[in-house]
Amino acid sequence: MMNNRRIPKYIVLKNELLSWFESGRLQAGKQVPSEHEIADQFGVSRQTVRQTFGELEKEGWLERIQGKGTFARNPERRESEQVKTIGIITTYISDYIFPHIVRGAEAELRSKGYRLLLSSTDNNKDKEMDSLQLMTSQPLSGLIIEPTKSAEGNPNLSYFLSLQEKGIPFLMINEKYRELDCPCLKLDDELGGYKAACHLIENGHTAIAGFFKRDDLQGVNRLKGFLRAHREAGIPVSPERVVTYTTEQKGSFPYDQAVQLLKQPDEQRPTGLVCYNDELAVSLVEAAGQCGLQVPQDVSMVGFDDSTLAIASGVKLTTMTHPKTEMGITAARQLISMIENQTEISDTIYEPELVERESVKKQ
Amino acid sequence: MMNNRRIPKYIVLKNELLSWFESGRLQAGKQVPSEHEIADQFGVSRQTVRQTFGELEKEGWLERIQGKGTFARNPERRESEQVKTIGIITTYISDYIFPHIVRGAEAELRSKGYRLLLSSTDNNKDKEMDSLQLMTSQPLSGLIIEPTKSAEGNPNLSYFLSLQEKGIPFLMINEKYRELDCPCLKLDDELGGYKAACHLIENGHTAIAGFFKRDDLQGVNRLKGFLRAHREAGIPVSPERVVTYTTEQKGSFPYDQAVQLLKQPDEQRPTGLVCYNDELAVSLVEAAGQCGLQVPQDVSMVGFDDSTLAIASGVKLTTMTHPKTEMGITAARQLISMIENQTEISDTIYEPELVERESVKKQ
DNA sequence: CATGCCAACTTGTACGTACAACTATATTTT
DNA sequence: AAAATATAGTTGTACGTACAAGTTGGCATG
Repeated sequence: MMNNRRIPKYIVLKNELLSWFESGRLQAGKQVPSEHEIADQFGVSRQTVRQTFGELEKEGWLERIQGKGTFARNPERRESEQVKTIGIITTYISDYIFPHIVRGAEAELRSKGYRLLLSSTDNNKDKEMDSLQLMTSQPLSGLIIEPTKSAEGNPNLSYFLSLQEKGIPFLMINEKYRELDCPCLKLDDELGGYKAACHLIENGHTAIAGFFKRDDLQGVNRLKGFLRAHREAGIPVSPERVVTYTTEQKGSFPYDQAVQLLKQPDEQRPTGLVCYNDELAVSLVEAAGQCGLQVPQDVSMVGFDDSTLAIASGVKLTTMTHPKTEMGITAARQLISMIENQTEISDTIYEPELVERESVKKQ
Repeated sequence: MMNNRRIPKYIVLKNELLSWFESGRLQAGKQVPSEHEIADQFGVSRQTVRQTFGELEKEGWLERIQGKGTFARNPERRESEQVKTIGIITTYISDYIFPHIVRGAEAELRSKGYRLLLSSTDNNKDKEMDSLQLMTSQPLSGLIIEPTKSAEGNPNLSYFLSLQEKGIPFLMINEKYRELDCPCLKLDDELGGYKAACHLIENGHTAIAGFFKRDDLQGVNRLKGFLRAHREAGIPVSPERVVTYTTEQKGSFPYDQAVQLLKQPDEQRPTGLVCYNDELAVSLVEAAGQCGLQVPQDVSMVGFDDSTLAIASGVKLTTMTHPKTEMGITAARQLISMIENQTEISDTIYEPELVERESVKKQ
């Protein structure tokens, strides 16, 4: 009774009608009882009902047609259909293969009428949080994410969970945070590392060094494959020939380590190098040069990702393929399908292939 | 009279009040006459005034405070502050220096709380139109555009004019459409072409070929500088040594032309090449190799843009600098200033510098 | 002088009436 | 059978009254 005095009748009525929507009693398209009926039913005047209906109409719950009646609508549907903006968060924008991934996604999204929001994390977890906040500060249809330092856990988990709550579909590329259950497009990195090492072994190399990044799972998995190839071939791997490094170290640490390894006497130095990616491979070709060694005559090299660097550099690199543009296109296509058809997408695993060029000495 | 019957009084009243805003009679913060006063003044009931006020309040023009009165507001201000999304349209995304420009802009925009919309035109005027349409289909704070085929006129002029009408500030990078009056950040391409040619002339070359794109103004201006250097040095330029090409031809035409020029006998073939950009320079190093010529021993080369290709390739290219990342950062900063402070920005001209590496034979 | 109270004002809620405008259906007319 | 008309229902506009709730300033009281 006190309550009825305090809360205006038209608000009470509004809440009642909103609960009808929630319970499913009112569904989009169905006719709502007329103003007179509602008024009689709730013991209020028609004007009060009109006030309630007016607000609900403004908010998109109802549609009133003069002479015909009042009809229920679903306001949420319209919003999500209007947005058509998709975000992509990658570690880097300008470097290496990422422009190609972005390009593939952009072309696909544009052709389907979606706008592309781009943001990078510079492989920094704090910036990843900033990017997520910015992206979701306004309505968003979906999100493509390349995890930042995927091997080091996920401090921004709560943000990803809130994406799921908000019903914003997202998928991951290159790697996936183990804690999250979402579709992922990735390379079979373990197989890639395996194939790269095998290629050197098949060409007679037994002293092979591997250089891998350890703060993302791609590096960890490539190393895993590298080790499996040795195990299966019965070749022991000496620990000093496995160099792992972090993003922060990539500028000089692996280069210095390579110089250390390569300036040893011939019988001790490695004759083949498996490099985490082409970027590193190009830098290690330099390192070999500094030690007076020629590629591939003195040292063989296998890169990763088949980037433009692989063919632009003086020594054309033998490398493992990466789908790049293709991956961007497929990621965009799958995300659109998740948005528009609410379909479940399963993981896509690409198989890396060896591209033979000039950086491995043929036996 | 007829009119008063047709148009509802509350609509008439609403339009009247909106005109008060337009004329400045109502300004943000000022109190509006009370409902009773308005009712008396216009000869309508208080309920009718309430209906009008209710709609104006929903639309953000009025603020009603119980017991105090009704006050005017400015709804437009709020909208523009909310958007904070900036678009970038470039010709390419994945290639060459563009990722660096985008990266600079992205970093700057993210740090200022703006979201970045990215779209590319693939150097195609139709796609430029698509991109403009998509970008402006939802509220936008500003736009950074790299013109597509700037030397070939501007069929999408009407879109750019509508940007000005909507009050969306925009600026251009690399080049500007002659028909449009907007801030532009660009390289002094004429000076760049001049400096590149001068460098070869200073090193004793007199038979210099130039390869330039002709469908964008950057290429046209670089050629202009190339010619001025020859004129000032009193060296005639034979027409067959100036090769111009379009985007569509860039795959093989300049390469084939270079081979034609370089396989001539020594006294006829050019000893120095000025290339439109590093991408082309790398490809022409190949062409020289195919003719059995070494760079720089037999042929000298100057590239343009100081891209990653310049140092990644076997022959480290002597090239002209391009601000790239810096240009992206500055473009973003200027655009934000145009949006937030309505300041006028004048053109920014960067002066290209020569970077000496290994592709020009020292005399 | 400070405090509290009241009056006069504002907007908010709620009821009522009347008629206009529109839609759909049933009925009558052609 | 088709067309025009009437009718009953819907929402839209417009007026009116009454009181509630909140704000402000002036007045009386301590």
